[in-house]
Amino acid sequence: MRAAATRQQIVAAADQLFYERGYEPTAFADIAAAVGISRGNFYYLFRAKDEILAAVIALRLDRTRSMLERWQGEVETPRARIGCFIGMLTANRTKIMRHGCPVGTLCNELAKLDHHAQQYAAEIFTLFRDWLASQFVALGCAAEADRLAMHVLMRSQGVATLAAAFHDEAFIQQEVEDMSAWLEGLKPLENTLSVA
Amino acid sequence: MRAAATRQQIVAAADQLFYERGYEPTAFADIAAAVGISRGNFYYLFRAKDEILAAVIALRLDRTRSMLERWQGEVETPRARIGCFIGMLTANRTKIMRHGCPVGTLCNELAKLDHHAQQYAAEIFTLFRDWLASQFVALGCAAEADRLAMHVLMRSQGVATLAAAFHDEAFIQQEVEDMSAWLEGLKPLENTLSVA
DNA sequence: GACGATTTAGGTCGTTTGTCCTAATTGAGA
DNA sequence: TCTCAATTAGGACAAACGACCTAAATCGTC
Repeated sequence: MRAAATRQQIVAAADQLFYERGYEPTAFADIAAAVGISRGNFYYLFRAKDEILAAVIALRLDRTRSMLERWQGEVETPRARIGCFIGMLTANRTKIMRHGCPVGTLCNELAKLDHHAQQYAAEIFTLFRDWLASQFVALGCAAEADRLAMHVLMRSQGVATLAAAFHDEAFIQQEVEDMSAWLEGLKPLENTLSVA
Repeated sequence: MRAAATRQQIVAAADQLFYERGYEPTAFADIAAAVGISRGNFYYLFRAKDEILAAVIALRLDRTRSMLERWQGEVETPRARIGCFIGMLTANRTKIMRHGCPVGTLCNELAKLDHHAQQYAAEIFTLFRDWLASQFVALGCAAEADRLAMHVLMRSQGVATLAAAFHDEAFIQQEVEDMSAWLEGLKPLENTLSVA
């Protein structure tokens, strides 16, 4: 039973280090030092580095799922819920300017490493994608829901990448406002194309 | 004099490997094997890995500069020139789906490594940014030129990141069309705000 | 309190990393 | 042809990596 707690500590520390330094550059020694345990202890809980990565992705999937569920329950309108997603850029701006988006940067790194967990990591994107699409459906944009979801996802990724490259907080705020205005001005296709 | 040619070969091979695998995961042995020379030869031409990275960034800066100059000379309207930039997403879609954007992914990696060359790599972005801004100035959007330039840059980065995560070619095409439509519909502020 | 299973610490293995050194090879000028 | 500087090859080096192993410590259970 103690092992479960240690395991959680390791995964939490790895989650943070993978975000701040990247997966490959993070060594077992770094994680062990962060948790305060011996290196050898790892191989009782994880057989290889891959497994820690898988556990970190699983943790992020869980965390994302519960966040989306919370928004779904606490926020009234679908438009405001999409606003919550956009608001993450503002809320996490300090970390984003330093290390980019946790999901995007991990997917990029794993793609370059030809790592088999790449598709697993992309499932975090899929979580956001499907959730955003369901919000657009609720907004009355069923026909374009997935396209709009990918568009919102795309914008947030672009903002995160450039914010990290230029360390520009004003740019984040500018683009968040631009995105919010775009969202407010969005009209359901059913209304504009009611003839068809 | 022979050394200059070898140096160019090394930088060219490193440029490709840094893009495909990333900077850190690429070892000297990988570059040496790609060029077909001995590892020890490196330290006659480069004192450290940092210097190869700096040479690669310098190469990319040069290549970008001449590409922008060519567009400036060969393409007539500023709107069409911005279209050339957007067209890169289509032209390089195969590589982008596998390894993302060369500039964005390098900046992200160097940011995580706290590498001092991070700002140097970001200069490639600045090159595009300033060039795009000058096109928007020529379009009559002087007041918003830099904001619009960053917006275009942001979109291309977002498209590249998601295209790599989902390996989705149709998505690239979709967003390129969306961006092109946005560009065509763009009206100079001087006209719309002529009262002020 | 003693036992058996679970959990942890610490050290070791082979490999690979970036870095450096030295000797051999090459090629241009006298 | 001979000489000397420029260039290259190949190995040596310590450090760090992921991976693994064994013995000690810890805990619940009888």
